[in-house]
Amino acid sequence: MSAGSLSDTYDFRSRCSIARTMEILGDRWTLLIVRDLMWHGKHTFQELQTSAERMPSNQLSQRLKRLVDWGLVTKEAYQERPVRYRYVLTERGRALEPVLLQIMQWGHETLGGGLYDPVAGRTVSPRSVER
Amino acid sequence: MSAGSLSDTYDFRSRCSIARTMEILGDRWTLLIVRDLMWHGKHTFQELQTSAERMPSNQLSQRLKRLVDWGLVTKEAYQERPVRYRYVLTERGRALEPVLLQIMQWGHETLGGGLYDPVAGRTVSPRSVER
DNA sequence: AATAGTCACTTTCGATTCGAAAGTCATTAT
DNA sequence: ATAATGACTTTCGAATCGAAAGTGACTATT
Repeated sequence: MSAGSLSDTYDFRSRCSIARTMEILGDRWTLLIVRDLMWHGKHTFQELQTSAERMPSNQLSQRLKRLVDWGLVTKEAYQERPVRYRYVLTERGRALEPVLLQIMQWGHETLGGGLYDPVAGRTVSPRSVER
Repeated sequence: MSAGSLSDTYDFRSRCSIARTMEILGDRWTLLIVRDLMWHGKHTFQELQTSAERMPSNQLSQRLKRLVDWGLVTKEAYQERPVRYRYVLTERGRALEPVLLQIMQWGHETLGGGLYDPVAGRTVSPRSVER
């Protein structure tokens, strides 16, 4: 575990790795931000906000702050005057890819969602179950 | 995908498998219930409620209902007079094991949580990061 | 010089959800 | 009769959510 982020000193309620992870990723939005940063080339506030699921901007703002606090994402200015920011996954954040892949697999198989291929960079088979 | 549960007709907001999965598992408690059913031999309301993280009984009640609605869990009476229930993962529910394993791995590596070995049936290395 | 536009947020505020505690109901045990 | 157990449900104040509008720092256009 690398140094310098909240998770080094944070007092978790549980010693269980899954419970701990849920304290970070256990909501509707956080993993979607990670998905967009990881696979969909979205890096600015604007890009993330206009993502498919339309998460409210105040939620996005909050989640990004937490992700930075947890050391999963860094925020860097990519230009001055006016200053604009880019969000990038850290190594810890990128280490979530296998988690994302497994969740995607399960969601595809049991809920009929799309299957994104990170190598090809596109969604392979977006089955639809609605209607 | 097998027949007969909510996810066959439910109208998801997104076609993304990850977003869809988050509509089911995207909270602090649901995956912990799945964990307990899958690995820790907890099957009754009581057992689940007295699990390590002490989830409130009304939340447990609600989540179990949802899990049944989504077809990830079945509820069966294991005795009459007085009637007592047992919750069991369906095939869909058990298919979450790889997801659980990946999340556990990540939580272990980056948050210092324990590592449970489903084959050995015990937690191998509960690192502690608190303090 | 004035107006419009863009980006990155923050604020507001009503609605929803959470969670701690206590209560309910059926039935068995003492 | 009283206590105990299991499986919930109810209550209710506190925290969180989310839709919409607002803010501040600029740049671009007329």
